[in-house]
Amino acid sequence: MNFMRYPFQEIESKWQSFWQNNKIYHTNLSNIDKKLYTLVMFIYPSGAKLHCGHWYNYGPTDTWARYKKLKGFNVFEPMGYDAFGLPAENYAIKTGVHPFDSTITNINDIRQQLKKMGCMYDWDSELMTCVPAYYKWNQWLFLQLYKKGLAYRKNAPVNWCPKDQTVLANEQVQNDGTCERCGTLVIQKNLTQWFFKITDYAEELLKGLDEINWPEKTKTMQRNWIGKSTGAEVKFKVENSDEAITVFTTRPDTLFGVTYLVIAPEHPLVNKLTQPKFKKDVDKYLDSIKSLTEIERTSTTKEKTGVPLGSFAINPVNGDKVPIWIADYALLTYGTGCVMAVPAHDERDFEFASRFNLKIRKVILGNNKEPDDLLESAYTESGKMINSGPFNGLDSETCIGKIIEFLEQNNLGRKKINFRLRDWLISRQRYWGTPIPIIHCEKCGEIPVEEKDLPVELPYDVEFNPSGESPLASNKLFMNVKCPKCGTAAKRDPDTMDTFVDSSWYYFRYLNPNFADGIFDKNLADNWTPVDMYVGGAEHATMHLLYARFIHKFLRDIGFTKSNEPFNNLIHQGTITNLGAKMSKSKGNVVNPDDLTSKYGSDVFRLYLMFMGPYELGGDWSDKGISGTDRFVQRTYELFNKFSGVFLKAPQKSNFDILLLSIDEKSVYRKVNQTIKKFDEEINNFRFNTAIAAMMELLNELNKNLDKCSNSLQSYSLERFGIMLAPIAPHLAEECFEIAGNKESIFLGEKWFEPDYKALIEDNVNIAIQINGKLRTTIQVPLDTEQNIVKDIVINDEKIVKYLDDKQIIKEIFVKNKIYNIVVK
RNA sequence: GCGAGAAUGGCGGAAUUUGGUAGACGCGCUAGACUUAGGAUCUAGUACCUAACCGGUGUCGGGGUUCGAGUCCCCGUUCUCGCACCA
Repeated sequence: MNFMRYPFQEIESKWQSFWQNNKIYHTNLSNIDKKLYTLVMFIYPSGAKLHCGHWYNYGPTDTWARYKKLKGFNVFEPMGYDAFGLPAENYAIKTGVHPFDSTITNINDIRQQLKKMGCMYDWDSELMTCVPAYYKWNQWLFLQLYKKGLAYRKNAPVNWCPKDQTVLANEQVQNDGTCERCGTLVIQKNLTQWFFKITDYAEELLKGLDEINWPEKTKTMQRNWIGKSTGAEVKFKVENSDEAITVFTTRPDTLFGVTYLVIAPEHPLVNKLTQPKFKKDVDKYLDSIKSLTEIERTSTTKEKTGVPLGSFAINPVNGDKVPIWIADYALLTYGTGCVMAVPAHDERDFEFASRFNLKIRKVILGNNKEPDDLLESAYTESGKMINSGPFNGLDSETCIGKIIEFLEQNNLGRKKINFRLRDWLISRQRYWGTPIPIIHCEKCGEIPVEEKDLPVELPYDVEFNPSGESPLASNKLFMNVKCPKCGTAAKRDPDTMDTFVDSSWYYFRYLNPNFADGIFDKNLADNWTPVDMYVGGAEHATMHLLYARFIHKFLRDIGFTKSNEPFNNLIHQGTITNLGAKMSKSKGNVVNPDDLTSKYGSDVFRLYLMFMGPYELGGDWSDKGISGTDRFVQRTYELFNKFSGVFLKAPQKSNFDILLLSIDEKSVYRKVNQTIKKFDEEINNFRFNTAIAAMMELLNELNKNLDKCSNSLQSYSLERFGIMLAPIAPHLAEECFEIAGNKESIFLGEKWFEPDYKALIEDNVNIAIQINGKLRTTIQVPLDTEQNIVKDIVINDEKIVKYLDDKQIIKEIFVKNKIYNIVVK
């Protein structure tokens, strides 16, 4: 054993306290020159503490932030706690420990763990959402939305989790109809709930996606979620009735092909339009629907069901009398809840009509088709109009506009854009969240709390019995207030806000979490937002990332920020699974990072997470390769010890003339500069695995040849190696630099090296020699050797000669410095 | 069902931007050195077939374009992710 092992425990805590004591990472926010706001999604402080997924999110992102800092950017990288939420409350129900107490305990533990990671978080900017100083501004935000009519209450069927005893947003219900948090089957319930009117921003949320540098996949998901579709609303009169049915369609060109109408079973018109003779069957059908779960009902594989109501509607364009049905494939929550069915040109309608023997009428003809051809499936493309009165013979595409025009002129319908996006349901019947600042007065109705009376503080003493009502409802001290308007006895709103409200604007608050004069410091926000780089899980694609964009635009509209979008660049780290499943306590497959950091240290663990593979990919956990990055650290430490004090021995040189170097020196010099170029490109694009591979290659070269170099080249090489090491293994790099003779922290200012481009090019290159495209040998020649010289060497090469004997050369392909291919016959 | 992406040694993964020596880097494995010892360290080797050389084969399978294909095109298989009656 030549050197002692790298004593990571001692060295990591040494540099961590050095950084902390010297406030190395405090960002001067008044300096906006080359400002760079790097943000990771803040942490939910659960009892499970930091796990590998957090490390995978935070470690590599911190590497990127440090790299940018060394390149001269004024980097702001904060960390905080998304501290409200259900799990803390569920924990309280189970154990009796108050959510506030458990959350604060968890935060204190997590803060210690975070500090041990050695990230450059600006701890002066730390925030948590569960304190009045923060959630007061959720309430303020609510009031601003309320003023503009963007926060409102309505009775609506909502997703209800019977286990968590609260409502869920659509996004929080998984594909199989279960609760995202606990996996319980979600039911539908009619409740009066608070909503934020995100739909007012649908169009802008869609358009804004074109301005931001986000993963295409995430943008597509948001586009689909917003779900814009253009079409028309058409009014169908009901025969022998004053009622009318309005449908939404994206295909007004098929209007002449309507053979029946479908309305959603829950639609209020159902009762009115059901003819007495049909009532029994309709009731039976409605019953059968109720017993189905949401998944069963909306499953695409299930056969469509439905019954007729006995009423008929009149097609406004041709006067056709068509039957009205109810069917489970019509959704109350989209469009008008009513569908005009065109079986000939819609797959769902075709399937339904075939099953119930309803009429099918063709109105669009595809190329090379005859009107009498048998229709085997719905024809959904465009084509020539038939059976469509005045529109016959025209192209269906152009008829969309013409028919809308016709409808509008005759007051039968209008152009209409529909969005799939629904308003954001923000109230939760739970305790551990931001109280909704509304007072309900019997006389005056719904009265907002005045801004000067904020915050409405969350009381500490409550009963945590899951009753379906917010625990706040049973706290008389909290609930009973005087109406701000008339002064009589009134009650507070007992619900709390969805925690996604907290995370919709936290990136503003980080800039000054103690700011008392407003939701955030507007001057700082103007200088520092939007966030330049945001890193977090892809699971937030249609929730947090959409809500934050909405709130950002709203804040802009009320004059609080100038930008249109909160996050200019977005990267999703991949998911680390274990044994094929996402790590979770309930599955018992959580890998505890402490076991690894206590064995190898933070730097080794961080390096390993980055080295495992592409950052966006994640992967299944295995610690098999961690000894590789451990060895890298050990050998680096050994190398610097071998050359301790080298910075003091030799004068600093910025470049060398490569022609004056020895062969070994040249090799070292070239590799150092090639690595700088490669490393820079890779880290900049979050390709940590290949960046580290390049560093390993450089280390191998230095171990081989550095002792054969001059003192000044040794100094040159180790200085550059150490600077590149700093973002990927910060503690180690600081220590190594100190060993080499550096006096102060690496991270004090700009410190990056440009490669010496003259040194990047090799003197000699290997050229692949191919016969008929097959590799036969390689030869080494000086750079830029011309074809005739290469040919001279090749045709005399013993490995090649035998392939050329008795053969005729038909063609030669020569690519300088790459290949020489001879085609023979 | 629809849409997007992917498939490379025993393993994680490079190379795909621009078609030009496939397997960088690391793990693991094999042999050797040092050692009281080695689960430490160092050196060498490591895609597969062939005893070895020569040679041949090889980037999911099948076809194609090209002097040349992991890379481009077509067909298929498998996997991952997203959407899932949105009229």
